[in-house]
Amino acid sequence: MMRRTTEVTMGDIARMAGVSESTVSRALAGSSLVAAKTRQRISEIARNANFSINEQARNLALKQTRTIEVIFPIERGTLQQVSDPFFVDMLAVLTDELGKHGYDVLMSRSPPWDEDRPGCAFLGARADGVIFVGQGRHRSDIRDFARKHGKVVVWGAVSPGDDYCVVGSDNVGGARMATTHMLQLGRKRIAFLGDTDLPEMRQRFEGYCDALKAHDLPIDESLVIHTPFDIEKAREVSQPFVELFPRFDGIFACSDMIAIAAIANLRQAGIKVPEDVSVVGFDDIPSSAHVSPSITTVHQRIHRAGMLMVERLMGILEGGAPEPVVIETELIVRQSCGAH
Amino acid sequence: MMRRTTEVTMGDIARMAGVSESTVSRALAGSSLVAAKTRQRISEIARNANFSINEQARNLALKQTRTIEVIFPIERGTLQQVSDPFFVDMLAVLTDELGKHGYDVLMSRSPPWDEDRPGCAFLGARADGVIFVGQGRHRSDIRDFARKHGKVVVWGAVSPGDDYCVVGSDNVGGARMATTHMLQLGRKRIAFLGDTDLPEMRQRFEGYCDALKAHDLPIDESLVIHTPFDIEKAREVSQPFVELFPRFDGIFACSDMIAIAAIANLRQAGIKVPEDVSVVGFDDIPSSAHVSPSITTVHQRIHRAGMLMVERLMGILEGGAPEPVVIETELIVRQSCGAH
DNA sequence: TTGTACGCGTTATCAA
DNA sequence: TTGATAACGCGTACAA
Repeated sequence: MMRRTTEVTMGDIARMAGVSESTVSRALAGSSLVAAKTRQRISEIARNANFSINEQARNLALKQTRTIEVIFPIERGTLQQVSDPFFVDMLAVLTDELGKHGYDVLMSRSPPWDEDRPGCAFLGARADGVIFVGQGRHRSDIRDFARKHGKVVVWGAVSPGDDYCVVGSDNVGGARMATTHMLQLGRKRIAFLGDTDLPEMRQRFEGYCDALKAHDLPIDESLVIHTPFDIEKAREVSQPFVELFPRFDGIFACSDMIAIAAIANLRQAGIKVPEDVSVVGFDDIPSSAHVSPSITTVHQRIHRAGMLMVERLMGILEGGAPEPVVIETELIVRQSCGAH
Repeated sequence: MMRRTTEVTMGDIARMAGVSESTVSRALAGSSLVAAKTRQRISEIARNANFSINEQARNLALKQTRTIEVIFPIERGTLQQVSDPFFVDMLAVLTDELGKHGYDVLMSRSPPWDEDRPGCAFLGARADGVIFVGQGRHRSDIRDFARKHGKVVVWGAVSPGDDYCVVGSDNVGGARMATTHMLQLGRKRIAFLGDTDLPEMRQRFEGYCDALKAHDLPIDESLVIHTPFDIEKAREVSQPFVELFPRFDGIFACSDMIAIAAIANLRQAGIKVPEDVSVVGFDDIPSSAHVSPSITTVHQRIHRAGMLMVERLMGILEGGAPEPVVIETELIVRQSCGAH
């Protein structure tokens, strides 16, 4: 992985082995053009000389990078707050899956469109493709970028009009299940906690509305609370909301983090979950099974998602134009809804 | 970031501007050797032609990569379980800080020593330096690697004998504070939950022992429970442990995740936290403030840690040999210990 | 089966 | 102030 201070090159190996560089190149690539015996000898010498190929030079010659840029459009400065375990899991899957295809992962937090690189103001060719993990507030930027550069796969809300490849959970269906579940438990006045400016959350809001409509219930705007993703702020925002009790008897939270924050505030106000209020979250982060009360939530199939994204990106790199995918979600019933 | 299908090169720009490639190169690098007027004109042309420099070729010529490899020695296949928010935060800080110095981050889960790369079996020179986020069970591997390649900074347990640069929290001090705190609250029989095979956890165990000794209390081996990091397994392991109650009245958990798992098991068994048992965790993950009861824990200064690691790595790249750092920890008192 | 010669896109050295 | 020319380390037609 690392450059040694005194780099040994193919030329060195060639000299040691008394052959040409080309032969070394072929031998190390496992080409059948080179005699098995020669190949073995060269491999041996290379190993002993502690030779490691210079990927940079190799890639330059091959006109490839064997690298995929993974971009998490996470707001800057929100350390200790964006800590959604979702990201680690996704990153782990992507790293593994891309690795299987021989690709490295280049991390990025600054999207390609803010061109404030040090030195020169131009974009560099550092990756063969890009994966955006989340569209956030940058939907149109991403669309422009995708149009321009092609090799892009995006995690997020899948919409009919997308002209680039998006992979995402069935947010609408998941939210509908969650809300319907509480309605079936007899809850009537269900609040929505989330940030409807984000497309993914917008879809969850739609599912929430669907469920209410299907039960002939009106949407009470005063129970739709614009709650940020970040757990600290979520707690702040849901603080005054709690005082609306008993105007609500159920909460659909757009994420488990928000659910955890809301429950903390409810308990502090002496309101019992799930006795007084049912709560359902979204994501199924590990903690959600282990906090008390454990959280009923909508499970996102992250592993499958990561695999599909990589599979699709590979398809694009091979010249295909894979279809977007909506991944089904699943309701995990635990304690916070009061079903048990 | 991405390679365009038809790449425009410096040669193209040179031709358009009617100058040589060298001049273009200098102009774009902002060299004062080139006439201000020429430089302006070339910049203009490059911008219009939508030119982006090929970092690969540039780096090859410069004999650098402007990339740091960040390795998370996370066990494979432990998806949905390693989801420690700690990692996201650390990754975010590292990405930002390295970015400030003009470095990209290359993610990795497979350490350099398992040489099972596809294609050829040799390591590639892909990065100017390596940051290991955690030593895990690979301490000797890391030491070998560091000796061989030099440009390495490691996050983890700082020990006197280290011959490479380690940055880590004051695990001993943190654990001592945590344990002492419970002792001062009148707890006498404090259990330890953690994996003492990992050097970081080993240090926390030492701090735990220190505190007990300082209070003339013996170390009850039956209350030292080998608990894995992973929250699912932590819950399994701490299940039978709970039955030992009332042989213990306090728990020092090596991580907040373990603390959360243990509290869930205690509650399920009808044991109250903090009334019956005090619990203190480690890490101060965001959830720990928002679960109920909120968790008293030892805060790790992740932001500072990331900054220091990058600062030190930069020092090494410039030929220095920076000292290891131990970062002080802080006890955050919340509900689970029973102080309030 | 192996070697020669050139190209990948950029930077650096030396002249001019 | 600018322009040839030679690296940088490797892959690959083409020739041998």
